[in-house]
Amino acid sequence: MANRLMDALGIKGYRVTLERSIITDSLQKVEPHFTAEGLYRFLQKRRSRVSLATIYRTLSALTQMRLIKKFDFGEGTYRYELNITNGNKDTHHHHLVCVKCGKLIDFESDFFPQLNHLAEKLSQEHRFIIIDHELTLFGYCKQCASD
Amino acid sequence: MANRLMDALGIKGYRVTLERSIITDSLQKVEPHFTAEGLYRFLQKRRSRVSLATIYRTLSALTQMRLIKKFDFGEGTYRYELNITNGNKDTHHHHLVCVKCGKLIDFESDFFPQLNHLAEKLSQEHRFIIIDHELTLFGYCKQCASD
DNA sequence: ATTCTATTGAAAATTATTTTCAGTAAAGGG
DNA sequence: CCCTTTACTGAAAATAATTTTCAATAGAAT
Repeated sequence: MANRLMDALGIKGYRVTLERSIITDSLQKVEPHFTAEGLYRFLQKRRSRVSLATIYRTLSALTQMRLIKKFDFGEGTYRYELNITNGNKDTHHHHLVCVKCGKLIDFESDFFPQLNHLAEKLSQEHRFIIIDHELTLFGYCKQCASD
Repeated sequence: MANRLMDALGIKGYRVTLERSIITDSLQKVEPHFTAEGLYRFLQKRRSRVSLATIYRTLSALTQMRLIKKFDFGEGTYRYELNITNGNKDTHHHHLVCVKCGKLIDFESDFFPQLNHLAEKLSQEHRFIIIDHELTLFGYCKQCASD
């Protein structure tokens, strides 16, 4: 029951270990915006025990390969998200963050034509090969707006 | 020779201290994407000595007031930028980051009509009051693309 | 099976940032 | 202008997420 993330690690030359399989399997099941610590607790409750060090190491490898994304929403710890297309459904999305309570909302945008155009322009102008992007909007959520 | 940032702090009820004046004055002169540590060293070389603790405290206040912006470009430390309009010139811009060497390029985009439209849509949909946004593109710079 | 070496867990280290605390200095009333 | 109040500062200690070290283990290849 190999999974796509594990396959990708294998292709990159990483060894296929039990710990990495546990971690990559769990990424589909844990909360969508998870922290290293949160994943650690999730695994403790369920399958097996994987050390935090190994979790950090695996998340780091997956991040470098761009299979997951690492975000800083100002909480003092990073949150991670899967960055793979799920079947034929593109999981690409952006974030709306409440600057007061930290509430996080995902949104999709139909923005990509413009972004692609922008990426192309910048590509030429600065000789950059653009591979990804992030858009984050900040504001006050319904709750926090009332004061 | 009060400056706008100091004025803003004063209005918010912060005391007008020598240290805060030194810091807010220097933000116009230090490198545009500065770190707390970098600002500290900048001040050591020039005017006066302000402690790192005070620098962190002041940057934190300015960030909360949205007079500066705090970015995580994956270096293990934050970078800050002024977030005020400079005369009649809007300093708003976005970032292009090399995922390999960390090279950072600012760019402006003529993107805002679409962004405003998006913001409005999300505002209604999620009852958010949107006050700011960040767009970051990731890729490989000219140097790093060759391998 | 054996060898080689990447990987793991536990503990120690790292390091940016925050907090503590005693001394200092704004701000405002008299 | 002096006095009182209390926010502010610097230095040092604390915090806490993440990384590294290191000895033991287990993939992978021959």
